[in-house]
Amino acid sequence: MRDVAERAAVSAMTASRALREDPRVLPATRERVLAAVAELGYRPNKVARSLRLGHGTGLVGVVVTNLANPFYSRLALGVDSVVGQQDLKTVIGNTAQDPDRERSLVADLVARRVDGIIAVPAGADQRHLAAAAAEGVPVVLASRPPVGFDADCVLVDDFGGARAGTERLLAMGHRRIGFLGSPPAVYTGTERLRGYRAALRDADVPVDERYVRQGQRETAEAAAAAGELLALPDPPTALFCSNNRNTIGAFRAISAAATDTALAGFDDFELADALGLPLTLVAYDRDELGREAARLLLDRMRHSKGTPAAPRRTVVPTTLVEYGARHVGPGA
Amino acid sequence: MRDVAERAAVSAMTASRALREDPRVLPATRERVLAAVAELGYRPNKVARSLRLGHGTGLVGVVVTNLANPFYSRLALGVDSVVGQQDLKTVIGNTAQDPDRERSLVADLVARRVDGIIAVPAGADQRHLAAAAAEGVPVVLASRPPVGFDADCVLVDDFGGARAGTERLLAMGHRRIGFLGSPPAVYTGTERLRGYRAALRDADVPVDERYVRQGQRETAEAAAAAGELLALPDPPTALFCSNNRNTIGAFRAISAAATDTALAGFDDFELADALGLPLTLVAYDRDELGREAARLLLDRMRHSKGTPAAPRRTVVPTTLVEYGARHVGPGA
DNA sequence: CTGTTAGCGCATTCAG
DNA sequence: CTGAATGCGCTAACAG
Repeated sequence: MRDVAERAAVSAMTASRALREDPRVLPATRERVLAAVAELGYRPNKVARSLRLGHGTGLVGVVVTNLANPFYSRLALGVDSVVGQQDLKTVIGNTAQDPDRERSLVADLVARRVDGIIAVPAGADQRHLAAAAAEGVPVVLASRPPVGFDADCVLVDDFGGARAGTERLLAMGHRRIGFLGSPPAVYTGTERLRGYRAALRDADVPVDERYVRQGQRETAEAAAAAGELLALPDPPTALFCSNNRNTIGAFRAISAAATDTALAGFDDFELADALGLPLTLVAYDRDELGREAARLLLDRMRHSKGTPAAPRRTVVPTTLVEYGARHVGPGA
Repeated sequence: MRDVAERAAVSAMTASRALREDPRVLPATRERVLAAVAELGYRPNKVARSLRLGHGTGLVGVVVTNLANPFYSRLALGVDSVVGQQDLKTVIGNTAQDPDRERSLVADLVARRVDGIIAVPAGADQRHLAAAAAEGVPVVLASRPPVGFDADCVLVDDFGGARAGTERLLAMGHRRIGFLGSPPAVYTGTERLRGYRAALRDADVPVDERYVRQGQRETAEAAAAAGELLALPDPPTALFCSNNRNTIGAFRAISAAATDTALAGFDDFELADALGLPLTLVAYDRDELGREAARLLLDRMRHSKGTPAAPRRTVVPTTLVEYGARHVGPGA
């Protein structure tokens, strides 16, 4: 920058001000500086800038468990679309479900002095997030509520959506309805299980615990679990799945077993209409989840000085989507 | 950090060294420092560190056009999995196909002094990347070759894969084969079109230009374009698509038209086996693309001092995958 | 093995 | 309106 200042025949200070559009700089002076910048190809060093400012690296950290899952990539995109408008960049950290990795990722983001963190914590232990928040880094949780500390969060209506999806199966006349879900430690999964149970209870249908399978993360595991349910002596006539991984796995099991088991699940997904099976899905706006999380974060960042406002919690609503057996065209 | 040093009764310098595992520090001293760190909850400020070092923010920038496309999220994941092992973090920038956004994103990454950039440039103008490389930031291109400057890159065998896919349709006896692809400015799309043309030429089948439709980015556009081809007086009996967006769009058009048009395309995708249609896909290891790009980048970062090595180019091979009409189970 | 000096590039403070 | 001094937090380079 000194080179620029010299070339423009001003002090480094004036050059700095000119670049930050400080109104106190004479237009003519600014022009000279800008010209020098262009000629020398100078670029301000944002690292030095943030060090000096003591805050504001212009980065927002997003911590997710699996970016390959469209759910998380859309979340990240939603965040980026909002913070990008404030000239903030998104740093994405993928934990691959590893709590240690999540912990170190968050620690690293704090050490980098990111302006804020949006996280989808994998497990129940959120002390690392609590620590980050305690150090003054705004934290927003997405799709999971904070446990053990205060933070803004944006949730999906897991309970209501799952109940509505299960009610749909009940309305179709099913009484033996299975449940396939994520490991119990996953908040959304257990919340959706609660919704499933509530629907059955309200319909006076007893829950047969043999029909409840938690713990499947990927489609292969889900297909295996679904296959086991279908192989029971009195198999369920319908399945409700807590996420798209389980729904797709269940679809494969049902296809393989050649039964006409009814299927419903949480999360819409591409080509759901093309599977040649009637399918009820609990849908919601995935991008909106990220956008809302980003909005909460920006708000928190703006008011970081002064009395911290009470933590806010928003809930994204769900809708039921029905796909027909042959919605897209003729079968084989 | 001064507080830590004081608490441990050493100088700031020694504290710094202790934290960086400098072997010259007495174990007992290190213990004292570590204890002080724990008690004070101190975290080293990585911003200051990178400023001092003058390089090495520990960040790798990944610039993609659309993170919602599994292709790009997998690429990013592949990159992250490799650079993560070197304690580097991944900054993801989404350009949403906007050249201006891409330009400013790259400029920003350079201003942030990222250690390297992996980019999938959207258009043919790569001057911003050339500028970054010229400023000493290692740049690796993924799935597109550099134009107008030298850089490492990792490509997919676009030409060979498309030719093989088209040959498969020819081998099935088709002679009227349509082509659906991305806008001409997209390198992969035109390369795959070349492969398609080569296959037809080698089989002495003239290319009917009415059958060639470029310009579809999303499935809806692709479905419309495919629908137009199928509505021709002498419609193609088979379609080759240059990417998964076009393949899925074509699938929808074929389903809607209830024809038995054969379908082949570049890019494997989830549920491709469940569409109830025979389908030939040109597959390749998407994660590997990112991993290899990361490897090239790490290599380049390591040898950034000294004579720059000649640019390297690796090509990821493709394989043909066949999905049957009713692979997963019974139809409607 | 440990401490002192100096400076990375920028922006706030206070003088001109 | 512009300039000079000072320090953000950290670490190479040189003492001791």
